[in-house]
Amino acid sequence: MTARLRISTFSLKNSLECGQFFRYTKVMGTYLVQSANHLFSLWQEGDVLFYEGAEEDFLIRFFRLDENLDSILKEIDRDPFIHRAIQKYRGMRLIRQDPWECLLSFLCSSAKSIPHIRCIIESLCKSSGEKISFGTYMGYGFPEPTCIENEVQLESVRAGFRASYLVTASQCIDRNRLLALRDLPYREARQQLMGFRGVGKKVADCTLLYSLDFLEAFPIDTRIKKGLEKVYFGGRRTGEKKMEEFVSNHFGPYAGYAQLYLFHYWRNHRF
DNA sequence: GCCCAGGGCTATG
DNA sequence: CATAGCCATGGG
Repeated sequence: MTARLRISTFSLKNSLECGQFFRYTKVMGTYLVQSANHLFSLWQEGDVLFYEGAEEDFLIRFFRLDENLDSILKEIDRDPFIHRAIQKYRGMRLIRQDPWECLLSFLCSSAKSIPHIRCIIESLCKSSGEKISFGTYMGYGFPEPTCIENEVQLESVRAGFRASYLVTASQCIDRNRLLALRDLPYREARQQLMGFRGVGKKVADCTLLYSLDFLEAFPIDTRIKKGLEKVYFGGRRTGEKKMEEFVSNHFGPYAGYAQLYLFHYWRNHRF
């Protein structure tokens, strides 16, 4: 029943709890994870991952375990600030999420704290998702586009002004359309996403980085913005245009991993 | 009652 | 381009 997988340079805890992914719960060191219509549990002891309810291939894809993280971290380790974050959280990996779930999750994220985003997404699944279970666990799958029909249906979600974004997205986007974006250049894929209501640069970049394999995407939210200004721009207020240019030149094609580490570090330690 | 929270839209310099 | 006010909602 319980399968195991030996891995190196991986922290299950930090990968799940760093704010990139929302549908997990922790019970006595075991994580119950829900993604799209998957429901599985797992825990980590040293370099061994124990899991139930999922296939090995899926986990390797989901947690990007076939990616050489050490060489990526070596490439983005360009200054003392990122160096400290890497030292502290080495093993934290990007999660390859389902693109539809990822897009809608971050459509819910604007001007909300991370715990509350998780609440909204959970009630979204409860209101519109399918019941799923494995063993004694039960939960709700993430609603497919056709399952979200109107705002009335979402009343219990209490999503505020974000509710209309969710409905319009459900009307004109499907998973395959999102997956097709992977074949486009980064800038072009981002522009396409930004064509949808409620999707600006930040939400687009989160979707591209966390679900569509664009590792150069570097989502700039309020926290990252303040952090960048403080440590890389001498405390001066800086426009997003300059910031995008800087992180692209400074961190290179794996800038998204730098964002993951800086965000988590600045969330847990004041700067 | 006030402020803030992984933003985006719209109207303005 | 860069900024300001507004958009619902909940928690401190």
